[in-house]
Amino acid sequence: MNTSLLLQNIGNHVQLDAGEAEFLLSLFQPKVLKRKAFLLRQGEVCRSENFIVKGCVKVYSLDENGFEHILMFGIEGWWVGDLLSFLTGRESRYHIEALEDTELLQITKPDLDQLYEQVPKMERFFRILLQNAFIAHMERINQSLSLDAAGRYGEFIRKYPAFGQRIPQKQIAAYLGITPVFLSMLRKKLMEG
Amino acid sequence: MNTSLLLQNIGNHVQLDAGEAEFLLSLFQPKVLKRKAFLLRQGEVCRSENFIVKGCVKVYSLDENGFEHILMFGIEGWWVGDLLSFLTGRESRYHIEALEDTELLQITKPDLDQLYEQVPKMERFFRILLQNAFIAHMERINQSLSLDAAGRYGEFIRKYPAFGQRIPQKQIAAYLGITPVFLSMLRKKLMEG
DNA sequence: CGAAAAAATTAAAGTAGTTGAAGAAATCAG
DNA sequence: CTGATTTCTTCAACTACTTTAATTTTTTCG
Repeated sequence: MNTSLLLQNIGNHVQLDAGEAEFLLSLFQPKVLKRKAFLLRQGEVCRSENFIVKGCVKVYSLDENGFEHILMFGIEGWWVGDLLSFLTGRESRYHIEALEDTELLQITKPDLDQLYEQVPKMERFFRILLQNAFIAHMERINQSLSLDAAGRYGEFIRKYPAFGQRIPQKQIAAYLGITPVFLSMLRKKLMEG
Repeated sequence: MNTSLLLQNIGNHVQLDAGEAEFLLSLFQPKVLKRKAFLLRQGEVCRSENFIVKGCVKVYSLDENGFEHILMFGIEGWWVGDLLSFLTGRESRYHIEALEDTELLQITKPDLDQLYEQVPKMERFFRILLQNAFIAHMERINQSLSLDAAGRYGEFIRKYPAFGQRIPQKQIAAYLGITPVFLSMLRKKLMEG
């Protein structure tokens, strides 16, 4: 599997020498998911942090009525997982499912801990990753409080233009917290207006 | 100002010896806020991370119509700030305002960096803090997608029973993303039903 | 390719939550 | 303690969004 995207992603934040990079790569396992296959299911423990090399996934919960609520999408160059479950060993409340055929690089918790020991810089890398994720989530909460559905859709398209093409509207609706029917109406208005 | 709560808070996650604790405390400055005073205003840069020793604050944005949207409350033992602004030096989009007379312990970015250098354990402490905040925000996004207003209010009261007594309903409504009028109606139904 | 399944559109009726306005209750500051 | 201000409640009209259901369009995969 192509590991250069992972090294590039890490290189954006910390500098690794050749030996460190080699050691790091030795701790990651490749994993391939067919479309609609699960990386994680509600009730399982999340045993790895996952870097997406190719493809697209969704992280979502299912409510008691079977409705899907999407917490995040992930594409090439993104990290996905359920951090709470990964860190605590508790059962996850989320599903992670491939929307396209997907290739991942996975690291388990013991291996990540070993990585922190041997390459302390990596602790910094994951802290930065976490900071960015935290900030993005804070911004999403702010938007869910201050924007109506049309505004949230506009921001989504502005921020992730690629997703508009790539991800079915139904899934975008499940991310925005509205029905596919209403999203279709919003889009019609946008086209006309 | 009473610093034992801060040491206890840190001690929950990492062990400091007496010298480290003393050094750490030397980097924190006390700050007192009267009710309705601002710790941070939209447009300013957030220069400190802030530990609440006593009192209560809200972190919120104001939209173009002047409506308040509350991202979080903070009480004794919590940390507040605008991480994005603090880390990047960019202008904050949030206000932080005291809901009661409040006492804080503040650390600036240069001092925090120095702390990381001299007491590397503290890097771990703030990573854990960040992880917990990230997980809490993820859960809040999930709730905003999957629960209606009554459900969100129920979860809020269940999770933060103290806040129900301490914080005006109007502010709780601004946290839940509903109007005070509608919250009042929900509460009436809960009493009756 | 072609049949089957999934996703998108449209319309009409229904509901959760908002708005505005007015009075009552609680809280604040001097 | 007291007047002024803010908050809470109630009601009725309104709107953003949902639900159901039928039709069309697109995508999937054998």
